[in-house]
Amino acid sequence: MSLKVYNSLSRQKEIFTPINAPYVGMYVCGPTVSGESHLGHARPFITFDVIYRYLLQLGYKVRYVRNITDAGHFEEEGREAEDKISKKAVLEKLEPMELVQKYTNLYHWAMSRFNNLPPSIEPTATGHIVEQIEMIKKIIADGYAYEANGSVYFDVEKYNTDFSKLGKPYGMLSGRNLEDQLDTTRELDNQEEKRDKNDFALWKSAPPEHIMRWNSPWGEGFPGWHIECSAMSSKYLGEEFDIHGGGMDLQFPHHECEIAQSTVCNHKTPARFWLHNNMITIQGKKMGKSYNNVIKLTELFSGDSPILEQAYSPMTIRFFILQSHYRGTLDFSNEALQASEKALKRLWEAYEWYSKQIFLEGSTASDKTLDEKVQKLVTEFDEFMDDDFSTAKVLANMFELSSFINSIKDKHISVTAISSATALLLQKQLKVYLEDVFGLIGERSSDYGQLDGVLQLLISIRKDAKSKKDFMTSDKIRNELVGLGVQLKDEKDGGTSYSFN
RNA sequence: GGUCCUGUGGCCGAGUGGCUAGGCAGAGCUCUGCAAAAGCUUCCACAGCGGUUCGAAUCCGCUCGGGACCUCCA
Repeated sequence: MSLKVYNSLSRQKEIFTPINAPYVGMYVCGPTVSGESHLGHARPFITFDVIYRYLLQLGYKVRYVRNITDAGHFEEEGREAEDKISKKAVLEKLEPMELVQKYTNLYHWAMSRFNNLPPSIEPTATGHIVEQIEMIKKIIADGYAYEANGSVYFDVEKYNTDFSKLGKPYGMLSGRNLEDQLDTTRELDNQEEKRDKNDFALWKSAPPEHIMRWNSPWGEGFPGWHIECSAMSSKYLGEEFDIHGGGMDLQFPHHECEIAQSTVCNHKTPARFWLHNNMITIQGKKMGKSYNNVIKLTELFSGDSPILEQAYSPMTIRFFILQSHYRGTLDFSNEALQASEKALKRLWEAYEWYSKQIFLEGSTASDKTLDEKVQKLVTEFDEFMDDDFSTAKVLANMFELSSFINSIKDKHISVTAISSATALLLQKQLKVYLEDVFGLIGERSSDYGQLDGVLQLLISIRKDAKSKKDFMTSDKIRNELVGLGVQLKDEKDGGTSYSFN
């Protein structure tokens, strides 16, 4: 059994083999901290967190690098060479770095609520200006970039001509060729600095009002959009590393430019496997700033948005994302999120109950067929994950298993129907997958211990009332707790359990 | 205009040519003082039209619809 992943570069599933097993280098494009993260941003970070966790689970020693873009990009290239971050800073009367800090903190807060593991290294663009300048110098020295009025541009045409001969044309990742680009572009203003429309900026001269600026051999300015990822990935992962991830919308031009820059500097395509997650849509349209249809994560968690019928917890969103395959689009709707919320609750309750059961070793299965079925469902977890991280299929199996678990709980199926070995395997694999690989956690308030005491007291009072057939009192306790978000359930064994809605 | 993806039941979503994922919602039953939850059963499907095949949701073609990238974008 071996892991297969879909490589955007080859457009097919390939067996994943690290360059230097057991070490794996993975780079994922992180956020631009010029604003709040929204639901769309959550997808790559959750997707690649699960990929990271799965690689760790397989025993790889992974260095996971995810950058923070805090140097800003151009608002609209060629027209207004303005830094997004410094522009907003002026509007909000904040220091650029204060703004960057604010949104970085918010981003980290959201990541931890999603229970995403922190990356091994989280480099910032502003912390690597020197490396970026060095890289640009090298590209100029090799003849693939030129200076114009204090800015530096990458010569795409020359790169394409030279590297096409080596089988590495510009556009190899996104599957487009330069001729098509030339034929179909519309006119842009103020392009005179560039020799060719396809050229992209490596270094941009800073206009006087620009706050974020650094000294360089070409004058004061700031780095272009693509160079930071090339500089930081090669610094921390080497000239050639295993996995490069990001959203599909970064494939062109961002990742294409990264490939060009790194290939010139290191004579190697930087990453072997390029993984791209698809977009989250809303009413069929991509969620994105330009469409004005984003739902910020803070809104999602609080329910504070006209689009939202209620708040959705981070785990509901995580589960929602895991229920689809990462390369397909995923459509947001209240209905879909509510379905995920209920589904997760059901799954989690079955899991928690089963994980508390104690199985004696050495017992055999009284129902061989059922035993085999359970075993099959559990062993398929690995097969599905190995098939390009098919989390949705694993979850489907888990739901079948939770029906089985609930049947044992309700005593429709005997505990001894399956062997203790199978039961222990199920118990172990549920934990491994739900908690370690999928990164799901139970959602409990911090003062849970105290609350539990109070609830047990109420349950006990209600039990007394019930035994005296005082249903007025017992129903009052149960109904008012529902109003507070606590659901009491009278179990078959005479006990009473509760869950938070 | 160029490049590419996609169209699955009321909704969300898996689907490697043959054995109809799964979730939510709906219906019935069981359990229950009543609930809630759970279990069992059940309804509802592969955009349309051709073709290949013994057999197609899955492959091919056309038509219609939706979307992405080509500009900052996860």
